[in-house]
Amino acid sequence: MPPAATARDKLLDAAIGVVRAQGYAATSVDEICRAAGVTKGAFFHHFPSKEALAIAAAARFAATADALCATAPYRELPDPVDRVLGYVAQRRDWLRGPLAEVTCFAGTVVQESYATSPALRAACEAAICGHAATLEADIEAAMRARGLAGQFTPASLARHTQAVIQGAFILAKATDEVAMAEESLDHLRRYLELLFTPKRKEMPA
Amino acid sequence: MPPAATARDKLLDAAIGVVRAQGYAATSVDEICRAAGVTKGAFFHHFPSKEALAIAAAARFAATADALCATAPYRELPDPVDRVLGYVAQRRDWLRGPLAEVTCFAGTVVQESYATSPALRAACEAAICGHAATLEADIEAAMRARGLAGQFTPASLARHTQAVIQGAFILAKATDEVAMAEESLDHLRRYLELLFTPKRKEMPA
DNA sequence: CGTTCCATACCGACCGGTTGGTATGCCTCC
DNA sequence: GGAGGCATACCAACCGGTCGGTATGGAACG
Repeated sequence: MPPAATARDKLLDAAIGVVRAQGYAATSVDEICRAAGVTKGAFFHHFPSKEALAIAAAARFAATADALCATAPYRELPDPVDRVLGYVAQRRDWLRGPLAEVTCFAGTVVQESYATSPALRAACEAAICGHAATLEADIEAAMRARGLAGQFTPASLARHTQAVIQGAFILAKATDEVAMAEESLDHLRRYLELLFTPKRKEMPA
Repeated sequence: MPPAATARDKLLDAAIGVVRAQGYAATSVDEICRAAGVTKGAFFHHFPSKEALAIAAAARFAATADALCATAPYRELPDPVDRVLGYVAQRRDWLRGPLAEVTCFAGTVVQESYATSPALRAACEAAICGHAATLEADIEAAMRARGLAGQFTPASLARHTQAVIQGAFILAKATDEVAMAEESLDHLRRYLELLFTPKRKEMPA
């Protein structure tokens, strides 16, 4: 994404960046304006409140993430199992760079707002669960292909992948080591492989 | 835990409760004092800053959680695999009650402080990774018992369980449904069963 | 074509209230 | 009597949000 032209987009991008690093409540409107190179007047011209900005930012963040996944190469793989594993591999690849640039805006914000701002909570739910839903068709096809129907729902496994990713971010933040997130994604990949590989060989003696 | 006697403990317990519901930055010192039934003077008598209170609260939270696990019945199971699965089952059982009373203080706080307060981040790391470490011996024994050595480290699987739990909390907060957390813990249990059951039967035709 | 008119985009000083933190003194219990 | 344990009163900085005002540009009208 090239630097956004309009003040509105600059504010959204700045908010996503700063909030991912500092959290929602700890980020002031002035700080977002400074990061966006825009005045406070412009802020409240485009958004009625800080909360409204956050809601719009969650939608923008989700749209960007969904678009990135929709055009990624793993989407072309013929086997749905490979597409599911390809998604996890892609998410693992994206773990390069500073922590604040790889973590999830919605996951960060919802922790601080779920009990105090229903609208913001709902926007974060839409971002996370909407993204999970883009996996559901592949998971369902993979389960059918491997005869796994009935053990659990495709939706629940799709949401579980998001839960693991969110949890991986927390471990990474706590340890200040992106490697901790990679570790968890490796376990997630192993889980999916065990699920979608109907029979494991005995270990060679 | 009975209502704490000293003002210091009342402040710690109140902080854990309020912060789990609202987040760290969004919770004011006055609010914590009100919840604890204590004045601001008492607060700054016992803690030099809000940050210091949070660090002490993280340690208290971790100590409580560790103690709860150390005395839980699943600890008496003879098979280390059963103890590992028992831990996950126990954590799933604890998911009853309001969201703010079952989630993790350290996981909530670290999201807002990892980049701005090194000391607080380290305290949350100690809480989460210290708790993970209590699982490590059982996981290592379980891996040895099932011939899984070398595929991954016991420490990484221990941390992964914590990541899944943290991620489950985020999904639950986003959807306002504790059931979403249960769902993820069920997938975690399935992963551990697949790992520690060396050979799966074919599905009956 | 020129002028009027109005909507949109944006500016930055300002406001009341809240924030984390301080200064000081009382009151109990050794 | 003095040393912790707490309450009251207070402060400067900062917060989200408001407000009067300006710049610009396109449509309407003559």
